[in-house]
Amino acid sequence: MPSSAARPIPNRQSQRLAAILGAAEQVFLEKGYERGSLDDVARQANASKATIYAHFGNKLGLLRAILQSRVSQITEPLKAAETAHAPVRDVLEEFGRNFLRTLLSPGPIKFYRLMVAEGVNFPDLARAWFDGGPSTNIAKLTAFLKHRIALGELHAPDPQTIAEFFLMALRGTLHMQAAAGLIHPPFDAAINAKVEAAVDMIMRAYGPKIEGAKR
Amino acid sequence: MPSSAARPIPNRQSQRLAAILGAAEQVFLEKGYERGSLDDVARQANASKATIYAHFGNKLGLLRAILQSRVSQITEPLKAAETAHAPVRDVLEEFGRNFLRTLLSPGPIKFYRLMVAEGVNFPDLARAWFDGGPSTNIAKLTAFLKHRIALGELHAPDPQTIAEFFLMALRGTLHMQAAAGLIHPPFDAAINAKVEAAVDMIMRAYGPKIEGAKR
DNA sequence: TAAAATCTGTACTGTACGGTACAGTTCATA
DNA sequence: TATGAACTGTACCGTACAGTACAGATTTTA
Repeated sequence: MPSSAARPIPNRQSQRLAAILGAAEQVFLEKGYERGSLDDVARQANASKATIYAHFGNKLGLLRAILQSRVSQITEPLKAAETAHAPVRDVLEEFGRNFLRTLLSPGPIKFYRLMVAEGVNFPDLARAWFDGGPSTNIAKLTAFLKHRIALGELHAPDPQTIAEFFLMALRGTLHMQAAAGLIHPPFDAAINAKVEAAVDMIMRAYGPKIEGAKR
Repeated sequence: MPSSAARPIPNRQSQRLAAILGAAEQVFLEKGYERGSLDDVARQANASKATIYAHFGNKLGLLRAILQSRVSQITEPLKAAETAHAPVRDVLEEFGRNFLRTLLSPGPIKFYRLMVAEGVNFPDLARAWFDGGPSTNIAKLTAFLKHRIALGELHAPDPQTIAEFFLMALRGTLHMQAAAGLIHPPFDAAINAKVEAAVDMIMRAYGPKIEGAKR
């Protein structure tokens, strides 16, 4: 009886495949798709270029496989806020902090860099990234907002727009600067400040009248 | 007497220089710094590679010169809002529309792509771009907000943060999608919708109590 | 343990590009 | 119109890289 039915035991092939994928992710995210060479990938994976071509066809196939394997992980830390029962302000703060922490961590920043740089050349990849990443985040938050609007805890014309505003406000110029390599971790202090200010704005604009006038 | 003392009449040298710069800008913005070759630039400028090297030293020198010559033009359409005398809501709408129109136009989008892609490798370029572009926009709006807060027309704790929130809310995911090549002009309808919603949020959150409760 | 499948390492091809060299041409200037 | 400066076109060097070929090693499987 296998110890885990869901996760099949790794045979040699899947091991090589995982090693190549991991190495490729590291190389492409670090040096970019253009600058990252398959010799680099092969070296770092202790694999042969022939094996890479046997599994992924060509360089683009490798990039495609990376994206497919990682895109869902980006939004994973954002548990479904919809079911949260805490006060709106608290949920937004928790959600915002998790969002920013994830967004500003090295992996997603590099993915963003890659997608902005190469998206024009590979539209389907950019689409998969956007749908699996930013779009999913907005959808999760929108669901929560809808719920609380129905309960009368928020008064907002269009929850999807509010969700987008909140998440964009959180990014501020932090994300842009990090993407351009102008600032580096840790961002904890900046994250806390942004979250507080952004939540305050949302509550002022769309919260109950009494709390909205916090200051 | 020269017809214009400020702008010297172009001699051949300055003409060649301008042609090379123009061609390089087009090539680098279109294909990226990495993919854009100096042979492309030379061909498109009807110039010789030797001339390029004589003037700019190397490929990076050419990129540097492009950035220097263009970065200030990005924020130019945003006239100083500080001196505007119209109602806050109207100034924000005007400012927002101009901002988004500029931001989403092909030039700035491609510059953004370039800076996100290459900023990590050339920190001084990224710095010049950020200071001359996004940062300048925020500063302009902040000055206006400060002024109106002093007049009691707005109630906001930190004008710089509000300015950032407003501009980020305006971008929404539009800019990201445009940068990744997922959407293309015209954006007029989307721009109008974003501006209206973002101004509404700011006025709700920080405007006078009476207008803040627009809905 | 023998056959089949898979992987590695290395060497190779073709191509693209940054950068250089240089001979011949065009332009500015006096 | 003569002279020097600037520019062009082409050819070239060295290098890097995507993709291929293939012989020998390793692993799986029966």
